[in-house]
Amino acid sequence: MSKETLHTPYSDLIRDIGMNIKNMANDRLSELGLNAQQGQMLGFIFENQEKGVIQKDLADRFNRKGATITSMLQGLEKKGYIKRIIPEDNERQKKIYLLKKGADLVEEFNKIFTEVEKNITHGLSEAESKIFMELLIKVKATM
Amino acid sequence: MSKETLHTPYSDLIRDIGMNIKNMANDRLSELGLNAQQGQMLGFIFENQEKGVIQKDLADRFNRKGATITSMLQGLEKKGYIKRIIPEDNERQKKIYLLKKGADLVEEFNKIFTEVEKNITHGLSEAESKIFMELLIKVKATM
DNA sequence: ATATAACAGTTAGAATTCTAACTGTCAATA
DNA sequence: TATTGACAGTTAGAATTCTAACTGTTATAT
Repeated sequence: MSKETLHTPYSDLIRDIGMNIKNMANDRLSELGLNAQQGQMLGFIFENQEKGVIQKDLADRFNRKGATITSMLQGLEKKGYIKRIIPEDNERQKKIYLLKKGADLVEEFNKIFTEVEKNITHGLSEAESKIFMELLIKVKATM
Repeated sequence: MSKETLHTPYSDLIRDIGMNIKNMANDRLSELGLNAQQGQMLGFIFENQEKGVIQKDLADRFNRKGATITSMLQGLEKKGYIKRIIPEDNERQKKIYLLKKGADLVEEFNKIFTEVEKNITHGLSEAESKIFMELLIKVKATM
């Protein structure tokens, strides 16, 4: 009876490393009462609110469906991190603005994400990190 | 006003590639009426059922909580892919067995997972693939 | 031998994300 | 200008996974 075992080392390694990254970030962010997804969203709004961020921009940037963004922003608004305002020139849209409570956290978030990022290549030399980056870019582009 | 943009290229690339892998697998598996998680679970049960797989083994293998495994297996049992039997020597446990309906699909699943796996390194040379693997292993071990 | 702790699994309820159907607004066209 | 289609966002309901509290079984220790 041929019972050939399934071997998918690349899939497994990438999934495991991805989980590690997510867990490291969430462990540290949970002290601030938010998760990684919410933290990145506040950061993006902070960086782009002068250009006028609408919900669709967030859906595109974070690869989430419109309904998901609605639900996330309703939560962030209820907790007082953001406000949503319908602009006069287009009543279909809602522009997103960070409130003080949200802005105060952004620096802290960014510090955490930067530290997690450093941790990924922590065990690699400069040269190895460079190669790793190049290979990741190539893999993403060709698969 | 210092508004330094957050740069996390490694985190982003790994997340994106991971999503790609998951989506490719799910797109193909959905034709069979199951998702990637369920497919891998049936495969693991198939390969190990002679050793006697219990739910805890699945929780460890797939990094899921016991409650999650309970819920997944209840679904697979209801659909007729598996059965769960309390062994005489330890009434706390439930051993998992694949039924014919499940076994019939395992070969198909494995083919899909193997093809997705190949796709990851599809754009890399033999030498690059080898280096990529080594770097992934190192990253996972040191982060 | 009895009490306590560890173990395996289940349930209830929450969080996150999805799809599909919907409302209202704006743009294109004929 | 009236219709039609595209667009932005929302809602309802489903799927997946989690935590916390629970039941019952087995192992350990006093």
